[in-house]
Amino acid sequence: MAISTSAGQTPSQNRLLAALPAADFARLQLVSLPLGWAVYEAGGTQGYVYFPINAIVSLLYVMEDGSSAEIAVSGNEGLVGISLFMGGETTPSRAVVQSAGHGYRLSAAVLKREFERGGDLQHLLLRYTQALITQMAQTAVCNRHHALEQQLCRWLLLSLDRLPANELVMTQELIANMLGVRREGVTEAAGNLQKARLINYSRGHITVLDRPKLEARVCECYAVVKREYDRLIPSVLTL
Amino acid sequence: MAISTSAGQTPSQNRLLAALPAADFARLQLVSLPLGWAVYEAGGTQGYVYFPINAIVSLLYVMEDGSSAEIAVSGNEGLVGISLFMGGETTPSRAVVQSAGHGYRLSAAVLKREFERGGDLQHLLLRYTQALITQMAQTAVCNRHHALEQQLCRWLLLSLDRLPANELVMTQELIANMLGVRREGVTEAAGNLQKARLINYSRGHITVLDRPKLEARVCECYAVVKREYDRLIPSVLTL
DNA sequence: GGCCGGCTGTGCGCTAGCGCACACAGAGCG
DNA sequence: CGCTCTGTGTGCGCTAGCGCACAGCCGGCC
Repeated sequence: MAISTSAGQTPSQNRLLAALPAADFARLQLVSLPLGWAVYEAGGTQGYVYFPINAIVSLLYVMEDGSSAEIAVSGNEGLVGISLFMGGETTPSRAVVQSAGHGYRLSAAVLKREFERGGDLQHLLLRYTQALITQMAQTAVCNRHHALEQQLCRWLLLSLDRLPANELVMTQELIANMLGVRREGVTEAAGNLQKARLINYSRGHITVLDRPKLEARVCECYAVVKREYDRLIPSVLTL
Repeated sequence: MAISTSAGQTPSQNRLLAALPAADFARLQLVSLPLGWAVYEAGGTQGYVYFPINAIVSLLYVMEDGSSAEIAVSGNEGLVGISLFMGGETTPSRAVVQSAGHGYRLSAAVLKREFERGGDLQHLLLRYTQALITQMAQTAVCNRHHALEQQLCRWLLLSLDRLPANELVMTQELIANMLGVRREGVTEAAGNLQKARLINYSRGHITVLDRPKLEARVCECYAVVKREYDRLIPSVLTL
């Protein structure tokens, strides 16, 4: 992670920031979010909140035996670091950059001060938090009931919704880590999707070829989550 | 659900209400929460928030095919209806009374007004929400990785923490619904626990005989959740 | 007492996903 | 150009949990 200068990025590419008055942009710093970087460690204190614009950050819990599972994912629709304004300061989960890109960061102190003033910013952040809660709830349900292939579809669609392109850079190994399943299981499921010409796969590059068919194959969880995000967060992307 | 008159119950038996100035108690109404009552329907609008004192309310998601899974559970440590102050007004999940008892309710309008004033009440509710988020996250993880018996232990302990006695009235069928597993699976797991003399089981009545051993058998998820609740919510129970 | 209905125990065969082991293949590097 | 390293495909045997079917069994109600 390094501070960057603006190169085609603007704060309004993040759906939360876009809903704020431009005057608030002054305190934002553009930073790069490299693949694999741990934005937050579980239990660690956090100096900044991050608003991704073209990166994806996963919240995941790493168990004592080292296995892991993704809890939720954030991208240009949200922010990373809700515990700072929720008051707990920290959480038992890690936040890891799953797809490299850029984002804006804001110091925790500033965010807290603005949040405490109430009003639109507070309302917006809380509605985002509720959408995030829905995503977590649906992750729990999906983990319980749905087949690996459906979960993979959900994961692909959720990721895609947070990226500008229809390609993502991601090895099967990493996807397996996120979903909390075997790498071979992902190979098999992804193989099926590739045979059906829904996606194309090649050494860490996934291209979605037929998004409608992907949406037809996914479980209901994806739609439930998407609907809540659309309902709770303004989608005006002033590009 | 019917409005009740006080019979040994006081608002301070709820950990959130206990942390508030007693002056705020005037607007609370004591209500009974009968087993199986749907406090909220998925997607429905909600006129009240509920603060259980000796009842347990499960948040669960019911899928299109009718199967279900518990997302989180609330009792005397919290409240039911976070979406009212989070701003979304509703959620895609149901809230169902899992163990009958009483609670206090407060009209949504009053709660929102008080919440908007900021200050201690707001902070408390948000910290509670963060604890709830941790519970959901851990439910997702547990669903993914842990054996049915461990999940049953977690579920028993979480329920027990929210009840005054060490007995709960609950059929295996209902537990199976909460955990999102087969009833027979619960029978088997509970049978093991009974053989090991950790619990006693009889037609809808479960008594925990040896809580320390139960805690020894549970997965890490329980401790993670409990730690967060203890950290984030005042535990002063002025009885 | 006898009946009935809701709860619990048990026994199948079946499948998804696991853990492990190994074969292959493309990409980058010297 | 060949080597190596990282990612991907495949093939086992194994187990937890599923779906189904049915057998007891306790409690309450007439």
